[in-house]
Amino acid sequence: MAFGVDERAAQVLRHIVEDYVATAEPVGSRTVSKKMGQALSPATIRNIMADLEEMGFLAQPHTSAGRIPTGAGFRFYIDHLLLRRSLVQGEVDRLNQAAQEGVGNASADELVRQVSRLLANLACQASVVIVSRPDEQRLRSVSLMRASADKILLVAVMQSGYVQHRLIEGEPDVTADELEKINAYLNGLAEGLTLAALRVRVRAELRREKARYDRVMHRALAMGARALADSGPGEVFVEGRANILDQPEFAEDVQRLKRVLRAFEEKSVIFRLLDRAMASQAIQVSIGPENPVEELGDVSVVASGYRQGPSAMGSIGLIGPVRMDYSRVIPLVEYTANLLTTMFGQR
Amino acid sequence: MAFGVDERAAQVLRHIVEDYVATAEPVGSRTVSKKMGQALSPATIRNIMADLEEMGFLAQPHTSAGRIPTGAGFRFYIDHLLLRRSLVQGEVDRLNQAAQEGVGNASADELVRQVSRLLANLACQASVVIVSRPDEQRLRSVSLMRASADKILLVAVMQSGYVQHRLIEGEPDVTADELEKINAYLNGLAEGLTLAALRVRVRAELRREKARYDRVMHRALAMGARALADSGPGEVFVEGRANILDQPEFAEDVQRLKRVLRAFEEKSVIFRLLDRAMASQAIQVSIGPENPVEELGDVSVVASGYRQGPSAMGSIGLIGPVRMDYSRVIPLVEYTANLLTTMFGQR
DNA sequence: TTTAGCACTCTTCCTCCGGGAGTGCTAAAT
DNA sequence: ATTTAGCACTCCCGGAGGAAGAGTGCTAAA
Repeated sequence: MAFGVDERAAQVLRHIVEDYVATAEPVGSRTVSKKMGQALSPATIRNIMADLEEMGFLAQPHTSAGRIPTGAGFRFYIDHLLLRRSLVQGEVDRLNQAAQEGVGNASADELVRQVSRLLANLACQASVVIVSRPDEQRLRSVSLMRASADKILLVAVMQSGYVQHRLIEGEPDVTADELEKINAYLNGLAEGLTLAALRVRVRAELRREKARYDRVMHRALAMGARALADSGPGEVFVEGRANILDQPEFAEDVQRLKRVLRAFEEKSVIFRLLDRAMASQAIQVSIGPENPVEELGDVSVVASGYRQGPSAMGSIGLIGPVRMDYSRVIPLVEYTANLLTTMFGQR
Repeated sequence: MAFGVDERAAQVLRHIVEDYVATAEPVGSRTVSKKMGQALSPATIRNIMADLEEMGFLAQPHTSAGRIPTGAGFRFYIDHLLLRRSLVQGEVDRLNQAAQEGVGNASADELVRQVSRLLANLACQASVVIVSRPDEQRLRSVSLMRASADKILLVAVMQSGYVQHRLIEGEPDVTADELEKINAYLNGLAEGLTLAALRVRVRAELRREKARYDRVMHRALAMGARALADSGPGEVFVEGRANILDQPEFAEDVQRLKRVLRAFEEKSVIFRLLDRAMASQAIQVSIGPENPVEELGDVSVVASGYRQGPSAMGSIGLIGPVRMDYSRVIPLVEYTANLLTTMFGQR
């Protein structure tokens, strides 16, 4: 066992974490002793607890209350002690079903949000999703459409089913006919490329076309280049906020509830966390005090990326109070992310 | 003054409402007497208050606390006593600016949500928006795009700038070329019609085309008819939930906070309320207990429709605890809705 | 009809106190 | 050298009791 935590201490820590997760109350030495089958007396447990506290894994709300795990305590538990609870079949079924429904008749966005909502309810936490900037995704088709007298809308459908819009300003005098031609031309270029690759491609073509003079093509490329220039900052969806309201720790402590709810609004920080999970393609757990900003000090984020084939599509996860049942939540998030990856594989 | 409420009683009610809105505390006779310039003694005020309570406009949390307005009290205040506070220039400026920015470089959706977010912050309430089913909106252009091996995406851009997707299943063997032709044909039909009208038009064409045999056209129409058949249930966006967290009435009463937050999740009920505001094209105020479901018993919704030219586009408003400053909030919502209408008029 | 006066009601905020939970320490037991 | 029993101590929690304050309703006088 790492960090000078011997096996016995680790088991004590495990029981404290699990009891605290279940009850939201500080855990005393007597309780732990019982849970461990009386193999050790409360007094011994107390000694171990004192050690664990010294190492920073436990804290006491006040003298003569039990101990509660600190952020570091949860971290150690997750990294070294977690026994993954296997998912209940019913949960798996419901997730699969939601995904099947979604894949049939919804856009990629809808599919993801539907699954996310269900995940939130199953885990009794809020759920959180990001969709990656589509720069990395492969295109299925593109279309330029007249949006107003002087604006054109570029619609790009990714192979994942994700749909992306970009508004191009100041193109008053392109005719419908020309738009059609441009569409055909762009589609020829685009299919199978990523948006980023298309951007490069379009720029190259643009240079080449400068020589021969073809007004329409030049237009097409210039517009394309413009539309592809910027990529949005990405969005965060939070679903199922209400799921956390019944946690017992909020019954008296309004302040904490407010802090957690405010944390849900920290979209840009949440985005960074999920983005990291997406990049690593492994499940990521950020525990309260580990988070980069103070505002998220009371919440944990458990997230995992999902892909289409080899390319990252986004990240899905849960956000809620630090005291969450990681043994249940981590497999759940993992399964859900894999499910999305499977679903997108079928597209 | 209606309902047997004489002028004096009305003024008393007004002061009670306003004081309660400002302080979140029950209001006593002494306070009212002072506010009214000592014209009436506290004892007299007490008599009037007893009358108002009998009429159902006031309530006492317990004997010997002051009075607080009931739902009916707020209703009477809004209908008969409200002195609209004129907007602060700074607020107007910020709204205008947000709208100008949005109209320039964002889709209709984005524009509306941006304005909504700002509205929420200005009012210190949560804001809420719906976008109407686009059936009633006029089309600018449509495009069919290949979305996957056996699916096609219909993208419709409305004259408002609002973009609508419909997924059509089971069209594996339409070629890119055919799609282009179909696009051209549909666009010819569609421009300037509403989706509903297009639906009718397409069905008519479909009957006519049955006679002469043109495979592509028939395809186009069949697909069009299918895509247009259903119209989604409409969406509700809630922004700025965190704005209400600091209301003093929540400092001790967690239950009430939870109820209000849960109310924010009652999307379908909120939708109905906003839809009503959209239909009536006048500002609508729904006060707590008036609401159709118990879950919204603690919140008020203030909403107003916005249009593009003559056709309803959606509805925007605020949702928050019943105790809100209607004299400020109502003009604010009204202004915002008009602003959106103006913005969409420029499209 | 209004108002001053007054008794009454309730909440709120102290403080005090006992019970209980849990600890840390020490000394004995293994 | 560990483990454990015993014990004193600390701190939270809940209830009791009481004083202060706010506000009311009623009555009788202006």
